[in-house]
Amino acid sequence: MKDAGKSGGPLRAQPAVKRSRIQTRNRKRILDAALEVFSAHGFRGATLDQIAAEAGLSKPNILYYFDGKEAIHVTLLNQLMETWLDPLEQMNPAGEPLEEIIAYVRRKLDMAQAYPRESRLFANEILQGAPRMGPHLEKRLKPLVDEKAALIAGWAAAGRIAPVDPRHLIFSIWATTQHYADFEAQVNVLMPEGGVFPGAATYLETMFRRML
Amino acid sequence: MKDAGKSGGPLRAQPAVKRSRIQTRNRKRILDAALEVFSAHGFRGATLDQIAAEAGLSKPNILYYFDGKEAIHVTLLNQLMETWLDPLEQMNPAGEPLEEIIAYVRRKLDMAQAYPRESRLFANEILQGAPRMGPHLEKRLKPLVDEKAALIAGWAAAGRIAPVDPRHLIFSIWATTQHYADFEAQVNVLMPEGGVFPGAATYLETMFRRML
DNA sequence: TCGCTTTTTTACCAATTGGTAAAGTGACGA
DNA sequence: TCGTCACTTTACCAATTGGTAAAAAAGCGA
Repeated sequence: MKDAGKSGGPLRAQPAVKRSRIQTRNRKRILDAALEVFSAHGFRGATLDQIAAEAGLSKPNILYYFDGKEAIHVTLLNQLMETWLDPLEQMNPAGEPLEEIIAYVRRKLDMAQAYPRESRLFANEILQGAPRMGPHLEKRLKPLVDEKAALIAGWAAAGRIAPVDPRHLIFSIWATTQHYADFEAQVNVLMPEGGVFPGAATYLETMFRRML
Repeated sequence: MKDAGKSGGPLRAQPAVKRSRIQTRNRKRILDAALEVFSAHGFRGATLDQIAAEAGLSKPNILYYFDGKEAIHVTLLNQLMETWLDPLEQMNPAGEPLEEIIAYVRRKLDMAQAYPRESRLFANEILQGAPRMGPHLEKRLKPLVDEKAALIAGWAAAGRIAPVDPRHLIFSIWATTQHYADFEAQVNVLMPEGGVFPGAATYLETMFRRML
């Protein structure tokens, strides 16, 4: 549909426009507030008033910095995609296969712990059919997954890890690690009080080690 | 807060009121339409107009059958909880441990395939902090999980399966199976066209067998 | 300090949305 | 045939929500 991007490529993270100190600060405030609200209520569930209150700015002031609710959401998603891809990108073809995969699991779990809001923002978007991220998934995520899946398949073919379907392996890593962020409300009910992440780290490392 | 339940216990699935044929039919239509809409857009993202259109009824007519938007949502969630718990309840203490767990994975994956909307409805609710399900989780889910966690812990202590934290094991089963329903939009982008479920079934069975 | 630009506020909208009142329609037993 | 009760529609609201116009207030370089 409408791409609305003027020029400079549809996937640019930040346009090359110079921003004043105030703009930098307020855009950051808005994006942080929006992350809080969108991740907790989803796109339609979030209101500009909530974001404005959270950011400590008036609603029209927010619309002075962003073209609209959707623009804020898209900006967040674009920024997030890079952060999200990073742990997988770091998987090193020259490394020891099993350790590379375990380290990836570890990084993913650390991200779920450090950035639960980002994880939930992402989950909300995908859950609802990725209406604002479809192209992004195709252009950024898919090539990376294809690359790393081939890498893992190579490792398996060489007998350096047990045979696995690399894509399902990746899915299971995503699912198990992000679960602790996305389903936090449920986890908190079911796990005796206290940090679940140490236990999760031990469990997941054991699980993937035994499997591979 | 307000329970709004008159009598008969707060967790009754269907009140003992007799319903006419028309009521039975239209309530079913509404709930099915609501499942479609809520699972795709979340609670706030869904509108009564959408549900009405999907159900082929007028908005006021829908409000003749249900007390409001929230009542429809709560009804769905309550019904769903039973269906959702069922596969875990079937885990048999007298069975062969490994096979019982694998069979549970299998049932869970089958449910993700057969009822993706239900899975997404549930995921939406938990993602947003389970605002309408907290008590339900405490009263229905937690006792069951406690029971089955103890069962699995017993199996592990007896050396009949490899040692594992039973709760994290359960989380990983939920996460990996539901992933195929909840993140369907992403999975579809990343997996070569065609049914992913057969491959998922093979992968997950291998994974949990190797681990235990 | 002046004058210009950037930022913020105030006062509004129009559309959407959950919900209601009340009139209308239809089925069915007496 | 009529009355009654279950169901459905029509016509509305009041509140919320994304967004705008324009005036007011800061900043800020010269």
